[in-house]
Amino acid sequence: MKLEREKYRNRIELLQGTLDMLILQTLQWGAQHGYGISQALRSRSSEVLQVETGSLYPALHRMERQKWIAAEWRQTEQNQRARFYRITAEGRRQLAHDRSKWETMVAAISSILEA
Amino acid sequence: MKLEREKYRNRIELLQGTLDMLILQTLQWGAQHGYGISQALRSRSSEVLQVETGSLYPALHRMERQKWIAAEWRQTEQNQRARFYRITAEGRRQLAHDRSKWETMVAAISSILEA
DNA sequence: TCCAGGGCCGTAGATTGTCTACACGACGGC
DNA sequence: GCCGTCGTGTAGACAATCTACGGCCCTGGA
Repeated sequence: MKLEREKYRNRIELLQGTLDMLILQTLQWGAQHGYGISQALRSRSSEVLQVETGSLYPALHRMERQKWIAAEWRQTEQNQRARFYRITAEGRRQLAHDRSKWETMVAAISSILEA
Repeated sequence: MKLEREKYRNRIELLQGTLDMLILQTLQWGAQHGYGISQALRSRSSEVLQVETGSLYPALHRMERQKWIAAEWRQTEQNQRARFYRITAEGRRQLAHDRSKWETMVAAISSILEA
């Protein structure tokens, strides 16, 4: 599947490495399924954070393997089958870690940009 | 060259996509060579931003190809041959673009983290 | 009745930027 | 002469993201 170079010009909508943190934070507000997570991120960020399914689902599976989140099949309000995720204790630890690393990073970069 | 998984655990010191912006910003303060850029980033960020040579030089070459920076061999104060880079007009445009994208991104992520 | 659109999950492969790990030369001080 | 620091560079591993698909279920309207 050979793709045009041009199509990849505007890649990286999300700053690499922040997706896990954003998902964990979303799950802090309550259990949610993948589609719901992406909707929540999108609306709460005024449409800025648009997570593609090719990023989202692999991330969820990765995080489930790492036991940061736990999953369960349930019905949605629309009466559809969906995989609901909730954050685990380990996930909360990870979230705290990610947040502090993020703060450090933003502070460091700001110190360059505002010098 | 098969490497141990463990060694890659703590990767991504830099948020992916920010390196170009940081280099351009550094060059705004005056022409500088690669080694100097990495020292500047490191010291101005209180040792947080540590750019590896394997990231730095490819980035510089990339940016030179894109004409965001221009290069010239000169002597350092230590009387060593070094490749000095300066930012171009196009580079300044790119920097402005990167900065605004960065601000948008940080604001969006903050809106999630602080909700 | 059926079909269009939205909700919902998923994977394959391309691409890129980062990292680790190495090699090399020049210079200055001991 | 040798070692530490200055300074440039490359090869290959790796992970996260994207594009581009495919597929199922449900509901409402033609």
